Amino acid sequence: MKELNKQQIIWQVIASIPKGKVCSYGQVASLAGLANHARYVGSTLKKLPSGTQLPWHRVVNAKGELSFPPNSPAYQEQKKRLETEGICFIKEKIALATYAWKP
DNA sequence: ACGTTGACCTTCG
DNA sequence: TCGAAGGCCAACG
Repeated sequence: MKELNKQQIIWQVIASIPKGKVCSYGQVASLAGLANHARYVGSTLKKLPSGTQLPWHRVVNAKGELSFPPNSPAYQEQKKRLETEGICFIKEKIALATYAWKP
């Protein structure tokens, strides 16, 4: 098939994340072929369509926390979704064992 | 076509 | 151990 766009690749990588697991932007970027382009991953996800079914909530920063401010509705919503997925939250942060280093 | 921004990561102090 | 600064690429205005 033709070369997928950067966004498409990122979508595939995020979609490859197993349920109950999360992945950091750097890891997603690496799997997407963008080794040091974690920023681009976030920017791309932000521009995602509202109807996207991508588990973008499984993508977190290297600090093991969500990239949104704690007072942001998206933060609470994402956290709630992760809990539903079975993610273990520790002090507003995600357990290291919850990271899916493998697609 | 250029400049600025960005849901970040890594390293130095 | 914690805090701050720099740097990578791509897309938007």
